[in-house]
Amino acid sequence: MDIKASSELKPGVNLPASGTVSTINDVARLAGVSIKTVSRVMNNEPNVRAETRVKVQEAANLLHYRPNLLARSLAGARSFLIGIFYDNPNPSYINAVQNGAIRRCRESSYHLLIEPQDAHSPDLERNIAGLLATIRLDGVILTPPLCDMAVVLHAVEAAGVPYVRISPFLNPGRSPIVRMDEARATYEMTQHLIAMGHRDIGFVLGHPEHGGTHLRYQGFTKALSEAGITPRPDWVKQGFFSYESGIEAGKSFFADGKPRPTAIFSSNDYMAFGIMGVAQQMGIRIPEDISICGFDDAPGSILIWPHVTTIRQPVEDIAYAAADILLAKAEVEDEDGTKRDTDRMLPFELIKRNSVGPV
Amino acid sequence: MDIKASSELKPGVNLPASGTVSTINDVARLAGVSIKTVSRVMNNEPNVRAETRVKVQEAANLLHYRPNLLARSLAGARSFLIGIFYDNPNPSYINAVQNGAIRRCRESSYHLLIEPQDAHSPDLERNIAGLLATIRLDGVILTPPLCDMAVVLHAVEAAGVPYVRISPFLNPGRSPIVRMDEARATYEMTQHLIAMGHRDIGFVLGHPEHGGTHLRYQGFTKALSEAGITPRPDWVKQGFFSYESGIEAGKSFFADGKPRPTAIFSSNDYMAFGIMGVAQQMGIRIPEDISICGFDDAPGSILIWPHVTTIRQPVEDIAYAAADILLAKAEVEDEDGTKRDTDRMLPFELIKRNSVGPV
DNA sequence: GTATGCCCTGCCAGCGCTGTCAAAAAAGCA
DNA sequence: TGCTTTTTTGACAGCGCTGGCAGGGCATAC
Repeated sequence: MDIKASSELKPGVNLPASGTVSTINDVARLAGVSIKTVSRVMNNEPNVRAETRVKVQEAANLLHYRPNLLARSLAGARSFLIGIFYDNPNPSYINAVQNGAIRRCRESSYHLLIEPQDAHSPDLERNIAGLLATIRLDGVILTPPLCDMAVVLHAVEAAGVPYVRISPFLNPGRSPIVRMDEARATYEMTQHLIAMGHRDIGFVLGHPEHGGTHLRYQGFTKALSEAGITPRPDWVKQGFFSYESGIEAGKSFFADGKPRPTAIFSSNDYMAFGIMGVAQQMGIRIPEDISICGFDDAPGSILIWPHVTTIRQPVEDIAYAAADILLAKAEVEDEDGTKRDTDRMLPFELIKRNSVGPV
Repeated sequence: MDIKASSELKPGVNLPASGTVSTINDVARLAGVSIKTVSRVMNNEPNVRAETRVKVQEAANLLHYRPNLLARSLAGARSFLIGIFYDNPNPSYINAVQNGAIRRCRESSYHLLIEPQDAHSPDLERNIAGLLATIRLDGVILTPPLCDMAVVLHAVEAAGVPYVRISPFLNPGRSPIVRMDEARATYEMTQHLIAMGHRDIGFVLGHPEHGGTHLRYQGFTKALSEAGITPRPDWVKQGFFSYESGIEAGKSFFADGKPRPTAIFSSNDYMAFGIMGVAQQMGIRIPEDISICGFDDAPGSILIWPHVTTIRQPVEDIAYAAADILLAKAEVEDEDGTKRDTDRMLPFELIKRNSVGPV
């Protein structure tokens, strides 16, 4: 076979049939160097002569060589795999997290293993420990609610696997964290309502065991008190982030004869959908009779009419940042950059649509 | 350390500190057998004396031994990894597919690698080929639209990796397939509309390049003609599966002065949402003035009011079945079961909610 | 008694690659 | 030029496990 490459590759070596997997050995032989040198080139290690590097790369291209991930993992210190653990019923959230993490993984030729877990399983800790013993992951991303569970943190720490938590509520400082300023988001949204002339504002709380719930309420009350408005306790309803609990809250707000607020801030979009459904059936117009806003920018918020004014979390970017922290571990830390990496806060976006109007 | 186990384990072997990973070697030493015997026990291979088996299992438990997946993969023929390729913007669909596949994977201690791909990338084939060369997957699941792309099939076949396609449109018989009877689903839904007294029924087509589009329309026309109804061509609108195209279709149906159908069958839920939004804004009541049904049972279909009558695809079960075909490969084929595995058809569910009513 | 076969077990090689270390080549220096 | 230092390269030993095989023990058959 005639090889036209510029450098002098070893002749007489068979080129691969289509679909054949070539090994580092094949490349070494073609390039006329040792396996180790090929390894160096493939890993971008220094101390390889430029000329040699080119020769090896040509051979690798010719053979369509791709290093075997398994073998690399076994021999080396890295597995080129990171995992993401979650127990979250919200597909669009999970999807965004996965996409963000994968985007970062691809930049470093890493792969993502998804590991949904049952947060209520008594075997949770054992499952995670077993998994981490079976596959030596280079890092793990933890999302709510797992990121706030002691057994989960313990299992991951015991395995000695680096991890990053997304939007955790408990144990700040225990690990690197990526999140969004939820309190500030509700604060600004509340200011927006006030700017539209609303002073009678109701609030629907999220699930009490979920960290975001408290932060979101904090921002709400802060904006209120800064505007000199005293919140009415009977206009703060307990919800659980579900559509159904939104319906309950809506019924409670719109019960006959009771005075009702001119705006309702729902701690997430699903509950807002529920409230809006109740309003619609009772002939209460949105936003003419009442303004309603949500949180999360769930996919449904532009499906429903009117479209819902809400807060968009940059979920994908958050996950990207989480993966970035994990994968950048080996890189040099710049003088003042160390701190930044342990707690990244990403910006939110207030999305004004049609469900909020002036008083 | 005092070992109380019933069988005579070798004394004097250090038990592991918490968080330590023990290897097959440790187990072999503790149990007083060779590495190979431990391997046999861990893989449930025959020809191990019951007594020996127990001894090994005790040692493994004591040491919290978990076989190293990477090493197993490298030495053996299997990687214990399957992959799923997709390019689908619908998070709830992807989530369901992932969950179904993972459920089956866990039954065989397999893991799932997710690989979103850009169907329009010119590098698609190269990306897939490279990926499959890097990680030797034991199987691959392909979802629409990738499962109908020649370059994708070619890349997977060239790598010699077994694959299963979910709901493909093209090339039946080229690989095992799992799907749902979409034509039958629209057929039955149409019959349902007819049973409610509707004879003037509009239809919104899906994206012309998507396989399901044609099948769904087939079922619709079949039911119509069986009922002696001639469909009006001007009541069949082209849509593209998007919310926006639903809005367009709705505007077209509800244009002033034109006669309109008493029911509209939308090829998916998102378009139905769009149609319903238009109706709502024009004061057309659902289902009193017009009935509307969709397809897919998208999460939004119970968020919107009225809730949408639709078809539920057992997406998770379909993915479970796809993974099952891949993982069951090594198992014996029963006398007549071979054929069954190459094309599994799962049942759909017609979900009657409030968006469809009698004429 | 010896031969035949089966069951159980262990030895050895090696999967494809990286880490370590030493040797060889090149470069720097007096 | 001859020496030291640095850069570049390769030999070798595994990573933890499985596949192939051979060997030992034991039961059955002749």
